[in-house]
Amino acid sequence: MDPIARPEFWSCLDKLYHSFPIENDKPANIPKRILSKADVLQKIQTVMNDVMGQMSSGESPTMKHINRSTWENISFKENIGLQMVNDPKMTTVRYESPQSTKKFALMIKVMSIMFTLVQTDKYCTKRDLFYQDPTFFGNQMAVDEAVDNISCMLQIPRWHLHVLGTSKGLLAGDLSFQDADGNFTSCNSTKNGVMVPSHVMGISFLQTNAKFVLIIEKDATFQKLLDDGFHLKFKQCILVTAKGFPDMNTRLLLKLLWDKFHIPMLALVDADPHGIEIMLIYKYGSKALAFESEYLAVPSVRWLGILPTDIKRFGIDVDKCISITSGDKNKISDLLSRPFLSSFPGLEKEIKLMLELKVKAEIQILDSLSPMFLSSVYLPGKLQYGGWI
DNA sequence: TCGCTTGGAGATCCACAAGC
DNA sequence: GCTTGTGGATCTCCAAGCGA
Repeated sequence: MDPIARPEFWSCLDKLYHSFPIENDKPANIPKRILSKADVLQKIQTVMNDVMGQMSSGESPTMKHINRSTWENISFKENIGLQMVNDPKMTTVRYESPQSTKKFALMIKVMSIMFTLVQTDKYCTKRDLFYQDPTFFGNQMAVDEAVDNISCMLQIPRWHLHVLGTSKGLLAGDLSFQDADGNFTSCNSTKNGVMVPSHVMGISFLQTNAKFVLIIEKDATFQKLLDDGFHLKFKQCILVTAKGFPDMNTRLLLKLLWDKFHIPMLALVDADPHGIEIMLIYKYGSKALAFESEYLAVPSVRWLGILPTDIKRFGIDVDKCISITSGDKNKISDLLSRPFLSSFPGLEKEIKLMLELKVKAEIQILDSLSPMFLSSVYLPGKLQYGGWI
C-alpha cells in the first residue's frame, strides 16, 4: 500500500494544523485596517496640503516617514511577526537639503501618480511607474524607494495605493482561483508552474483541499519536484516558490491562504544563512516592510529542511558540503541577534550546529544521495514523522 | 544549429561607509 | 546623528558571444 494512502500518514500535519487555533493567529486587539478609496485619497491630500501650507507660510517643506532601515524601530509579536514600535525614529525629507531635494521631488511626483491611479481605479506596477518618466526618475531603485517610503509615511499598504510589484512567484498543486481580470486559473495540471497574480487582493473564488503548502526557496528545486510529479503524487498539496527572497505578491497570497484555510505551511530552504533568512521573511516578515507584516507574515510557517541536523541524520558527506565563509558567519551572528529567536524553538540550536559543523548544505546536496531522494524519501519521511521545527 | 558561458537587468533583502 | 549611496547576498531571465 502506498504510504500516502494510509490515514496515519497525514497525522503529523493534522497535529500541526490543530496547533494553530485561529483565535491565536488574529488577536482581537489588532484588527486589519480596512481602507476605502476616499480614505486613501484623503490621506494623500492631507500630506499635499501640509506641504502647500509650509510653502505658503515661507517655510521650506518637509515630509516625515518612519525610518525603515533600523532594527530600533522594530518590535516582535509572536502571533504577527515583526512590527513597527509605537514611537519609531522618523526620517525627515527636507526640500531645502541638497541630499533630499531629489527624494522630495520623487515622492511628490509618485504621490500625484498614485492619487490619479486611485481616483481612476487603475493599477500599475513599479516598473510602469518608472517608465512614465524614466529621465526624471533616473533609475528603478529610486521609484521603488519612493513607493515604499510613501506607503510607510501614509501607513497605507502598497496595493491600496494601486501600485503593484511584478510577481516572480510560481504555484502548483491543489489550488484554483479567479484573478482580478476574471480569468479562472487552476494550478493542478501545470507543467512549469502558474505565476502568482500581480493583484493578489483582486483574487476571488480561491479554492483548495490541500493538506499542506510547501514553500520552496529555489525555482530549480520547484521545477525538479514538478518533474518528479510530487504534486500529482501527493495530490492535496500546494507548491510555492518566490525564486529567492520572496516578493510581496507571493507573501500576500500565502497570508491569504493561511487566513482563509489555515493550511500548515512548511519551508524547504538551503541550510545556509540566506536560506534561513528567506524562511524567516516568510514567517515573520522583513525589517523594511515590518509596517505591513500583518498582511505579509505567516508566523505558523515551519522550517521543514534542509536542517543542519539533517546533515547528520541523513548521513550526508560533510566533505560534499560547502564551507561557511566569514560573510556567512557575519550573517549568522546577525540572525542570532534577531528579536524572534526566543520564540522559535530549535532555531538557535540549528544555527549553532551549522557553526559547529562549519559547513552549509544546499537542497541539491540530496541529489548526491540519489536523484529521486528529495521527492521519494526526504519529503515523504519528513511529512510522515514531522521532521520540522 | 546547438549548447555552454558570461554579463546585465530586475526582484528581494541587508550592512556599512561617507557626507552633511 | 541622520540620511544617502554603495556594495554584496539570494535567485531568474534574456541576449550575446564562442566553440564544437
